[in-house]
Amino acid sequence: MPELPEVETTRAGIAPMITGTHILDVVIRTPKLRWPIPADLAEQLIGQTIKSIERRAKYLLLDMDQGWLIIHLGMSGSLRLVRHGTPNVAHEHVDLILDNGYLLRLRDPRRFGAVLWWAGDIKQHPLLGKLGPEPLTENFSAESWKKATAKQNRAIKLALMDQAVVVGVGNIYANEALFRSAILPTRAANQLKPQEIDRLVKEVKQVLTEAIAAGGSTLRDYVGGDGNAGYFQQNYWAYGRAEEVCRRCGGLIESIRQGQRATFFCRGCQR
DNA sequence: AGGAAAACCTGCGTGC
DNA sequence: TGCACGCAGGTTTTCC
Repeated sequence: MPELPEVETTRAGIAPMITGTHILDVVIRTPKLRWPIPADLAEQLIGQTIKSIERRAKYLLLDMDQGWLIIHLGMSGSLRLVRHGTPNVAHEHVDLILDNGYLLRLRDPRRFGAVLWWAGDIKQHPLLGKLGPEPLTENFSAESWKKATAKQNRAIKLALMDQAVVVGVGNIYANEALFRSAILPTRAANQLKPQEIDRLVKEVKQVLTEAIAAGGSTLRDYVGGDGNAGYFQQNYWAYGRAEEVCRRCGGLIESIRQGQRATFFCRGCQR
């Protein structure tokens, strides 16, 4: 689920319910995520107020009285608000029990996600230090792209997914942005014409904005209920469509592997 | 020093 | 039906 649109949709979905609440308790069922959950997390968090919830790249950042709770959803993570006492099922590793009758529950089958505590200035955190510009701000531009990729002859799709070049773009939206930009994913990153760079920057912003507006690729339901399949998947031009007919030109969508990830493209539409 | 591959996990679909 | 295999929305760490 989680590329930038899904993380942002999660943030916006839970923000109204958690902002201003206090942590009553913390339940850790599985401390072993990508890194161990700090053993003293409950001790650290109990009694603190969640002042706000922010996002940087694909990280969710809960601004607390004494520091920041950092949550990453990895490949399979999701967060949902359920009422106190709701029985947990498999892979629901962490609960933050809030003082409004709800608890914030992290589910993550593959456990590539992370829950970390940071008592200092969030900008100093090592995980956030090497991140590139946010794609939906003016910090991500043709200029920032040129500067980051000027010496890179690796494939453009790899550069697009590199969080040091631009954050938030994962495999789905990299494929989609390149299709929309009419650029082959195998082109060298530093060989794009100025016109193509402009197009790519524009289409990255566009596809992410559309996906957020659609509630990401999962439904905008973070309170109770089930996590249903989402809306944006209907709009894929390339991702997951190997051997299917191109919706634009009628040719066949091809698939290859780049950097151990699946790439989808249309040879007729992308150059 | 840059770039590719391995590593961390579980679940699901496919094919024998 | 069972089992082996490949693949999945990410990113740090390790290896050339």
